[in-house]
Amino acid sequence: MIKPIDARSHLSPQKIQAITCQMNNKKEQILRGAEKVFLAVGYERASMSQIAREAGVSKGTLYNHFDGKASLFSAFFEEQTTTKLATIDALAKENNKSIQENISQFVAAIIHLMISPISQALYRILISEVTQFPNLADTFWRYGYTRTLNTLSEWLSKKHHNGDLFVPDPSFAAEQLLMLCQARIVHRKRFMLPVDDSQKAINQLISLTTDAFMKIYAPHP
Amino acid sequence: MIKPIDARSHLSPQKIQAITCQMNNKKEQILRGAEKVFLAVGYERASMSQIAREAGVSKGTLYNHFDGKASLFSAFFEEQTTTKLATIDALAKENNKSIQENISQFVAAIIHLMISPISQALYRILISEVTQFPNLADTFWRYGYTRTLNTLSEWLSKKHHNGDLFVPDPSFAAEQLLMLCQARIVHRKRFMLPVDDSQKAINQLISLTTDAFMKIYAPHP
Amino acid sequence: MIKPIDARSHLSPQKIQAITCQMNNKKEQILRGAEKVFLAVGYERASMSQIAREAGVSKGTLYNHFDGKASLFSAFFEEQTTTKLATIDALAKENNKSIQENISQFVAAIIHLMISPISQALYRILISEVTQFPNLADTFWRYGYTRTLNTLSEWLSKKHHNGDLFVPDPSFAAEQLLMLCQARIVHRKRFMLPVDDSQKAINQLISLTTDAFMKIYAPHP
Amino acid sequence: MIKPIDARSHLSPQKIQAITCQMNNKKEQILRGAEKVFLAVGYERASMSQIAREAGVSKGTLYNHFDGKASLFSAFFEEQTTTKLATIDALAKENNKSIQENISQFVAAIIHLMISPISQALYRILISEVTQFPNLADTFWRYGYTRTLNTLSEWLSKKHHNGDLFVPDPSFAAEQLLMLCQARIVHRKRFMLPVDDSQKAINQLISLTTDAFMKIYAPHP
DNA sequence: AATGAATGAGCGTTCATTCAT
DNA sequence: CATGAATGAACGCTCATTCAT
Repeated sequence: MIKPIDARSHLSPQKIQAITCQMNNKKEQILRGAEKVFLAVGYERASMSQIAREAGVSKGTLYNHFDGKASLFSAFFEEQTTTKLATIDALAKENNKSIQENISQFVAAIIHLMISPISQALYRILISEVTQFPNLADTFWRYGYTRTLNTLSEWLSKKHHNGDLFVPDPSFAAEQLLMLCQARIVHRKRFMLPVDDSQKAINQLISLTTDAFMKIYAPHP
Repeated sequence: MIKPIDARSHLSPQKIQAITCQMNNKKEQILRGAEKVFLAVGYERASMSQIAREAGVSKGTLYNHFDGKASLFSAFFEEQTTTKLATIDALAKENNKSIQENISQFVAAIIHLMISPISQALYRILISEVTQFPNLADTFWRYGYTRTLNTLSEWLSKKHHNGDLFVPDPSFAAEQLLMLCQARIVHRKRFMLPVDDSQKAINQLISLTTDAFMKIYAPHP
Repeated sequence: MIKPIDARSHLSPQKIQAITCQMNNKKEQILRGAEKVFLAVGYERASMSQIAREAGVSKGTLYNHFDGKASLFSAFFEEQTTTKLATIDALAKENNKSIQENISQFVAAIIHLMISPISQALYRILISEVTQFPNLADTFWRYGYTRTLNTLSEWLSKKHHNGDLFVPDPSFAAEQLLMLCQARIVHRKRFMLPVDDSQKAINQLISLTTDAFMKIYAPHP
Repeated sequence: MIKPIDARSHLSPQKIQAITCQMNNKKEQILRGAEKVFLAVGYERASMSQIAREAGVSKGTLYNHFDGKASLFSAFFEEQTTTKLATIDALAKENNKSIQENISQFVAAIIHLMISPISQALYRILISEVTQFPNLADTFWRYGYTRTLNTLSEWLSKKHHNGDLFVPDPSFAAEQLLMLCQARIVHRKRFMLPVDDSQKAINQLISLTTDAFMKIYAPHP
C-alpha cells in the first residue's frame, strides 16, 4: 500500500527511497556484504569489519540494523535460503512426457542444483553452524527441502493413484530420490574430492539414478 | 625385548603405564582434551587454552607435542577417523543367510554407525573444515567410506557373478545403498531436526531401504 | 577558516585540542607512549601493552592507528629522527668570525648534539635494529647526517675556493670532522662508560678537535 | 704456570679433562652454539632452545653451566671480545720503516679489523645491550680498545720524545686516529649502508687518513 | 652432569561490540 | 541513522626456566 503523498512530507530522501525499493537500502547493502563474506569463509572466519568493508558501510551501521554478528548471520542465511534455493518445478506443469522422462528431468534439476556453488556453500555453512544456530536447520529444511519434497511427493502420489507408479509412501520415496541424486558427484563435491562433473558424467548419473528409482517404484506388473 | 617383571620394580607408575600403553602419555592426554573440545565445538571455536585445560596440561605442552592448532587438529581428526569409524563387517564372513537378510544386516549397521554421535560430529567437522584442510577429506574418505564401500561392492560383485543379484556397476550400487541409508533419519539428524529414532522407526527404515535396494538390483526374472 | 569563538562553545575539550594541535590526538598520544618505551628499552624489549599503558590508550587502539609493532616503531623512529636531530646551523649565516671560530662553534654544536640523551638513544636503537629494519638507516642518515654534512661540506668548499682553507675533498673532510668530534666523550658515552663531560672538559675537547682539523686543512703556506 | 701433579689428586676426571683441555668440553660446546646464535641475531632475538640446538646439547645443560640467558650472554661476549678482537701489532716490533709507513700500516690494520664481520657484530651487540648489561662495555673497552690504544699511544709517545712527531697528548691522539679510521667505510657499514669497500677504495682511505693524521701531529718545522 | 618434557607468563594481534559525535 | 575510533577480552604461540628422571 502506498501512503498518501502528504504523509511522507517529513521523510528524508533516503527514507523515501527505502520505501520505494521495498527494502531498507542500507540493510540490503549490508546483506550483500554479508553474502560475499559468509559464503566465502563461513560464520566463524567472517569478521564484522570485513563485512562492513564489503558492504561499503561503517561497522557501526551493522549494529544499527542487526543485533550483532549472530543476528546478521541468521538474516543472511534466511535470505539466501529463501531466494537462492530455487524450487524444482520440473514436474509442476502438466506435460505429455513419459513418467521416466519426467523423473529424469527432475533428477537432472536436483543434481544441477545440488552441485551449484551456492547450494554447496549453504549446505556447508548449515552443517557447520547448526549446532550453534539450531534455527538455521528449520529455515533450510523448510525452504530448501520441503518445497521440493512436497512437489515431488505430490506428483508421486498422483502417479500412484492413477497406477503409473506404485508408491505407497510418496514422501519417503521423494526423500529416497533426493538421496540417490547425491551418489557419486554431489557427495564427493561436498568433500571437495576430485570428481568428474562433465556433462557426460552427469548425464550418465541422471540415467542410472532414474533407472534405479523407476525399478523401486515401478507399478506391479 | 621385554624386561623381567621384577626389573621394573623401581619404575614410577607413570613409566609403567607408558610402557603398558605403548604410547606417549602426555600426547594421549592432549588428544583426549582435543577430542572433547573439537568434537564439541569444532575447529574454529576450539581454543588451545581450553584444550590444554581439558587435557590437564599447560598450554606450552601442547606445542611441545604438536606444531600448532592446525597440526593438533589434523592429528585428532586422523585418530578419530581411523579408530572410531568402525568398518562394517556385516558381510565379511560367509554365512547361510539370504541375500535379503545380509543386506538388511548391512543396512542396519550403516544406519547405526551414521546416527552415532561420533560419526555425526566427524561429518560435521569435516564439512566445516574441508575448505581449510583439504587433506581431511582424504583421511575421512579413505577410512570412513572406502573401506565400507569396498567391502560392500566386493560382496555385490560376488553376488552378481553367481547370479543372485544383477549389479553391473557394484561400486556405484554400493554408493547408492549408502545414500539410501541416509534417508529420513541420518539426514535429519545431520540437520539436528527432531526425528523419531526409536528402534521401531529404525527397523522400519531398514526394511524399506533393503526392499528398495533389492528392487533395484534383483536379478532379471 | 577560524570559527568565531562562541561557535565552539559546544565543542568538547578534546575537539578543541584536536583543532588546535592540527594532529590526530590519539596518534600523537600513541607516539608519545612509543617514544617513552622505545627510547627506554629499544624495539625488542618494548611491548605493545606497555606502550598502550604509557600512551593511556587500549591495546586495540594501537592497531587502529598503526599496522603493528614494526610499523609503529618505524613511525616513531622517523618522527624522532626528523624532529629531534636538530640541523646544525652554526655555519649557516654569514658572519664575521674567523675560520677557527666558526669551526669551533660547529664542533661545539656537534658535540652537544651527539652527547644529548636523545641522540645517544636513537643511535643505539638504530645500530640495534638496522639489521631488521634496513630502512631506519636511510632515515637516520638522511635526517641525521646528510643535512649536517652537506651544510659543513658546502661551507668548506666555499672556504677552499676563496683560499681560506685547502680542502680538496670537502665532503670527506666534513665526515672526518664529525668523526673527530666523537673522540673521548661521545664515543665513551655510547659505551656508557664514565666520562668527564663537564663544560670544562667539553671546551677542551672542542679546542683540541678544532686545532686538529685546522692543522689538516690549513691552506698551504 | 702448571700446578704440581699431586695437587690435582682430588679432582674428578672431568675436572682433570677440563684443565687439560683448558676448558670444560660441554661449556665449550655451549659457547660455540651461543656464538652462532648471538652473533647472528643478538641477545633478545636469540632463544635458549636455538642455542642448545646449535650447541648440540639439551636445554637443561645450558642451565647446568650458566645461570641463565643473561649469564651465558656475558660469558659469550667476554670470550668473543678477548679472543676475536686481535690486538694490532703493526707497530709492535722495531722496524726501519718511515713514520708515515708505520702509521699507514696501523691504519690499514685498524680499518680491516673494524670492517670485519665479527667486529661489526660485536659492536652492534655491545651498543644494543650495554644499557641492560653495563659490564659489557668494560670488557669490550678493555680488550677491544685499550690494548690497541695503549700500543699506539706508547708508540706515539716514543716518537714524540725522539722528535719524529709532536704529540703532546698521545692517548688522545691515538683515539683521534681510531676515529679518523672510521670515516667513510666503517661508519657506513655500521649503518648497513651500501659502500664501496673495494681494496682500491680502502687503500685510498688509508692514504687520506694517514695524511690527515700526519698533518695534525707532524713535528713543528 | 645431562636430559627434555612441562610450565605459565607474556607476547603481538584480532575482533565483536560500544558510543560519542 | 551513520560513523569510525576505542575498547578489552581472547586468541595462537613463544620462550626462559624448572625439575623429575
